[in-house]
Amino acid sequence: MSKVGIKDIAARANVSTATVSYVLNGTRNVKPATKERVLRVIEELNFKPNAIAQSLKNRRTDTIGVIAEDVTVFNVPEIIDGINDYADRHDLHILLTNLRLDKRIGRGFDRVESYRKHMENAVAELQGKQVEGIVYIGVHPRDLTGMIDTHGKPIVYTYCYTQDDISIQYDDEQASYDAMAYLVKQGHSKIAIISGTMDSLPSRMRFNGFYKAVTEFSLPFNPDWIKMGDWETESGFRLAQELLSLPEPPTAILAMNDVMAAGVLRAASEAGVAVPGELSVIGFDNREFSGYLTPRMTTLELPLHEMGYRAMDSLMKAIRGEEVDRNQSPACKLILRDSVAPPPGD
Amino acid sequence: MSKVGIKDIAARANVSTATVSYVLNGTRNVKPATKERVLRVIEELNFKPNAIAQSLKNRRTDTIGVIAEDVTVFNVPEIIDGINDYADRHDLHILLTNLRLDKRIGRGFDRVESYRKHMENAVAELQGKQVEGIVYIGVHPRDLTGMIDTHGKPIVYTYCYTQDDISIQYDDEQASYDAMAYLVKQGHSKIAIISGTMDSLPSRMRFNGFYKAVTEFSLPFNPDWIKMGDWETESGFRLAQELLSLPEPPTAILAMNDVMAAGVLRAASEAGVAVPGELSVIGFDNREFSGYLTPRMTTLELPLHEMGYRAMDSLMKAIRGEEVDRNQSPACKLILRDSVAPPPGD
DNA sequence: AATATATATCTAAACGATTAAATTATTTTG
DNA sequence: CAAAATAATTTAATCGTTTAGATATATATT
Repeated sequence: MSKVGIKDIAARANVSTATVSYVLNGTRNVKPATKERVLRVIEELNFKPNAIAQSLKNRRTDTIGVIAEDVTVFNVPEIIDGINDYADRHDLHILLTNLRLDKRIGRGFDRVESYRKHMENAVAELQGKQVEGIVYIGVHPRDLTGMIDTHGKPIVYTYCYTQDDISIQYDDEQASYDAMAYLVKQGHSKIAIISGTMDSLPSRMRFNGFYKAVTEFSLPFNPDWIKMGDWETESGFRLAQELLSLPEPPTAILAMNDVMAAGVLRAASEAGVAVPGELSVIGFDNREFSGYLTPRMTTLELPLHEMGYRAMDSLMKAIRGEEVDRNQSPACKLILRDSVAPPPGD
Repeated sequence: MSKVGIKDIAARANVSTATVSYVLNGTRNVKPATKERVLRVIEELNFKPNAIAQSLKNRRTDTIGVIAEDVTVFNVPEIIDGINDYADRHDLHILLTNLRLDKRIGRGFDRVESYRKHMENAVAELQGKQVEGIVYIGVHPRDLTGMIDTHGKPIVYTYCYTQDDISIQYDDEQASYDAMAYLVKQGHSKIAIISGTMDSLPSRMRFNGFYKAVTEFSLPFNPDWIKMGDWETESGFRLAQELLSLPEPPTAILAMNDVMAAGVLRAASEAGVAVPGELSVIGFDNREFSGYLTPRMTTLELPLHEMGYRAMDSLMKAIRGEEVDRNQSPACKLILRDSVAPPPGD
């Protein structure tokens, strides 16, 4: 089953390889009869042009490299789906590199060198494969801007902010502001927040959104209502307990992710505080489980598909040398479910 | 910034391209001094060999194609992670095709033709790109075996059973048998099952495992304890209500996925039936949320990473023409949490 | 020192397509 | 109907590597 090539077609159809190429690409006129004959032979031998050879000659691979820190992180597949959606519509191929960072080097920046090594290696491999550009999906680069040298190959970062490169990240600040505005509209004013770790930029930006709403709506600002969590469900549980046992407890809690919000729900349940009757809760991420919780949880949905899609769009523009909007921030969407109601006695 | 090639290196190092190639690949002896010189120039110009050209000459791309029906389906990323793990260790690249079937053609087989078209198209593209083999991730092929002609290109199916091809799917029957054995060991004998839709092969196999345990452990067989669900949480909720209001209710329920099991938990909670005190529940899939439910749910973890890894291993064997175990079934693992206890009064 | 042997390097032909430029076939035109 | 114009096809170089086989250079052997 030695592969059939353009030469075989040419021979069997009694034409030159050039002619075959012309019928394949329609780059020149070829007599209908000849075309017919060539096409028939192509069909007969089930000929598919060798894209590798084409790429070599055309110096275009129509392939873009995607580097993901870890594809098993909950929001990554949806971003990849967006990337794929774009790729599909534009006849592009995706060469996927999964750094598997979490599995390899643990969390945090204690192994920056290791991260850099893996990253540089991944970029080099993709360069070798002649990808036309790279989409990066992950959180690390935001604190390490300039660390990665792609040697002029266009790259778009997504799911993180960068200063000097093109990046697409949803609007954290606006999102938490929107959540706050919704709570205020429901009549709340005593609103607590449970943040993620403050070394995280999204955490700080979400806090900005919270604070912006506090000032803009002239809400009472009580330091006891500001709690710092660590993204894990236990911290949501524990901090909610603290909030609920305050002399003046809040009537609503905004948690910076659904995982912590789930902890809040459990704390409320154990304390006999009805959600949403006595306490409203809003999460962040619209994780699948948030719809299975009791009550079904109101939360912020991230525009993941759009991020992937836009990342590709920006990348292709950059490749073509067009001007690109460097820091796009598609909006999150508040998903209204059953964990928010007006405050008691409202 | 015109790409630097082996010719540039050769010129600048005063050697022929052949010599450069030899130092690059170590395929022939080259004088240490020359080698040194060439290497320095390579470093200087940051030369990376063009893998496309190499592939053309060597007739090897070291690339395998992965076709996923939908990367956003919960268990797919973990399989991809396994594939990637293998690829990493063996210096292979992954060309990812996401059919996005669910998004495009809806569920079910009402659009078989459309599925086939997409699939054939995907295979053709990958053929063109000269992948050395294909891993398929999805459920569709099992009922359509033989429908896809890869023209001799090795393919391994995963996450589904096939008859005529190499496939890797976890052992559904053994898994539900294991869950049953565990319940029996805890002292249960009145065990109900909530299945998925019965047009699904995994559903039927899980039922086989259940039934095998019933006979092997001589459990009472009560037709009322056999319920057919539709994989969705509402059906778990509703069927659990029916089970709990039976004159002789079961002391344990095995649900064929975590989503339905979550519904069972909710039904128990609403009916004031304590889990695990009065009712034990086991789910299937070890979805992330199953750890956030109250009580944390005992469930079966699927060997997804291993499936991906093994799929690659089998594929590479097939590519090399070695003998391959055609239908591997790695085992699921029972994750013990808090939703199972001995039956009341035991 | 002349020859044989081993080592290092180079020349040039691939790999499978595309595409200018050249050639050949066909049609138009006066 | 021959010349000119146009259309169809072919020739051969090219993309950036690898690699037989040829050649040059160094080392060993007598």
